[in-house]
Amino acid sequence: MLDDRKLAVLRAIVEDYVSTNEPVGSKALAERHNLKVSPATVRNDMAALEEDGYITQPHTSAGRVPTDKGYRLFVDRLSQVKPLSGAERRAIETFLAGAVDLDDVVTRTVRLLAQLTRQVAVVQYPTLTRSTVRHVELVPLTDRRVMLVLITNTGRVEQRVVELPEVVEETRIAHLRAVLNACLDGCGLSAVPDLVADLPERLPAEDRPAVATILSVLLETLVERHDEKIVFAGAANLAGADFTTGLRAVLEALEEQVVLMRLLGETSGDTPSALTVRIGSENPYLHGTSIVATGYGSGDNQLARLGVLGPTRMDYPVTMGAVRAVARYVSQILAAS
Amino acid sequence: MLDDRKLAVLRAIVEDYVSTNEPVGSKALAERHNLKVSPATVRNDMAALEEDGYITQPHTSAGRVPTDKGYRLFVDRLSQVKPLSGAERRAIETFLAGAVDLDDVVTRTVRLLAQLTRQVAVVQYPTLTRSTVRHVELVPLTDRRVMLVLITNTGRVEQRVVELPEVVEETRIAHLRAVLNACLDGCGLSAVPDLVADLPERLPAEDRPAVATILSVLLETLVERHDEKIVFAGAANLAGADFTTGLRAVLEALEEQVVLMRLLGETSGDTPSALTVRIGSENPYLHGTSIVATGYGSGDNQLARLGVLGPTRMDYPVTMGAVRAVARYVSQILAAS
DNA sequence: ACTTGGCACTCGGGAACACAGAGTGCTAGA
DNA sequence: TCTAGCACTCTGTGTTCCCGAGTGCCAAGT
Repeated sequence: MLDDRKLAVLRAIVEDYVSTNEPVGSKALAERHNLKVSPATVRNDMAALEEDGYITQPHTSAGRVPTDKGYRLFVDRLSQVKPLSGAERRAIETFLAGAVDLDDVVTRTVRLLAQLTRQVAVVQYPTLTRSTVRHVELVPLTDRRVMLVLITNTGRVEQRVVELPEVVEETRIAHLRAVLNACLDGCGLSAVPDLVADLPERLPAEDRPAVATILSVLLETLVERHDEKIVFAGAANLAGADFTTGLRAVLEALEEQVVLMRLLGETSGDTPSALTVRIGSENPYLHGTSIVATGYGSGDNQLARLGVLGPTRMDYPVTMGAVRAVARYVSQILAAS
Repeated sequence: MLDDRKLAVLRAIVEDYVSTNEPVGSKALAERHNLKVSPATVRNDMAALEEDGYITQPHTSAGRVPTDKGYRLFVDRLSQVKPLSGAERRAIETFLAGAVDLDDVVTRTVRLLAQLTRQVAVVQYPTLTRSTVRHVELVPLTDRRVMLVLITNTGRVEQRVVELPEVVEETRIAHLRAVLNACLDGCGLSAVPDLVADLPERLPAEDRPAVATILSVLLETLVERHDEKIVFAGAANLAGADFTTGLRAVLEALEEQVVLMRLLGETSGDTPSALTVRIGSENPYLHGTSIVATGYGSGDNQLARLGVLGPTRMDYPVTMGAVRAVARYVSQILAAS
């Protein structure tokens, strides 16, 4: 059905269309790529490709444009991820190395990726679920207020102000802190609820109301935020592009954490570290856009996902190369800190 | 020169143009607002207003459009800040009250403001400079690494990982923590450098390298970030609007912290809590856009600024009302926590 | 002195139209 | 199975034309 030449024609169509943004005709195609056949032959192949739904023409008597199915075939079988240049690699390395804390790492990463791909970059904050507790701190603010600070091994810090039901002395707070740390230090976050379940019973009865309050806030912190935070950058790169779904819809999706989450995360099935590509209508929430994403994190401990969002007509090999490279470097940085 | 009727005409032109986005002609104007005079009279007034540079016509024989100077006069003398409806006030209150920490307050604020004004909202994080130290925490991570956590009275938390030049025992770290807190608790951040200057000399000589390292990181944290962080929301609201300067330029400015800072801050001269409005070309960095901003923070302790960015053709009374109201509510929330 | 009605003028924007160019499908021949 | 040729069909562009909204000015009215 699809012999080698037809595939070559499809590849050529995708490449030309991506670079020129104009429907590509048989004549130009036969010339620019040295296919060694005449335009007429190319036309026959194109007719076959169109028959199978890989390409389509916007109007009668215009050139051909790849369909989502066409891009899919191109990504799966016709293209190779393009590695970055040495200069780019060095630029990434030095740029990321300057980060001072987790916030900074994420901010730098998302900007870097946006700049590298000239598209919208999206980065999810490292998930708490798989990380471990490094330290729990209780800081007395007033006699009825305590600040709870949770520090994880990924360098993430969560803080909450807790209103206590009654006045508690500082020494008791210090004791509670010691108990909490003894109990939780180094534990995975997902194990925390079990570990603290019987804690109130092991403490003096008079402290129990306060302890219960603090623990409930702690648990809330764990479940509520665990992977909701997502940032993006490079919205300016949308200015030129034309989305079938409308620029407004894209911008709204970007500011809607929930939608963004779904877009990034939905495909993180078996092998989170693999590149996943969603093309156009394969994308359930934002038709007319494509997403290239991957997990990141040290080794088998995948922390979160990052990726790029752009028009269906994007340079997939280059974009995939950039996403993969950035994910690797960020993973290194995080593992080192 | 400008009698009352001419001013009324100018006001009518601004209001009509803002609501219809089309150049407004003498006839429609005389009808819609009951000016009790004929279109011909209005035309004469318009000619005078144009002579003085308050309005202009895009082409010969089109209606008139306000100039930046016209908007300026409108804002200064012809309009009144429009207070929010009761329902809107309640919505703000409940929405902001649900915030769990400073991050959350800022995020909610910026979204709220964007939604309320249907434009781009910009919020600067509370400045560290004027706030005071509530607690300094040193958490040992490994035997050569310490996490430094700085908590301010505004609920802001800064954390840094410090690499120590040599192994330091935990007890010494605990001691240093106690000394630091005794020294800094409750002090204004700007006073910190002076207060810690002689600290190394008051400690055992063997600890000095470590102490010096920690202090340098602490000072770095203070100066580096003190008012650089700014967030925005509502970029989707730009989709419909047409900027003379180009959508791309606006989006780029929004992602460039430095530019954004300048836009918000430049006008915070004498009375930071007053509303400042920059119209079109008055705006040095982003022509063709207007900015409505104000300071926020409890009472005379102004912490930072927030505002709205939109096309020059915006509804100033409503926007100013929203910005002022939100700033007040945020100030309340921050003062209470 | 200001206001009003009338009138000629000027443009911008939309509709109608023609036309060139690119691209196609099809058929016949190598 | 590929190639060449040919007639056909579009879109996009440039031109022309016309309508209408809006103006500026002038002369008459209050």
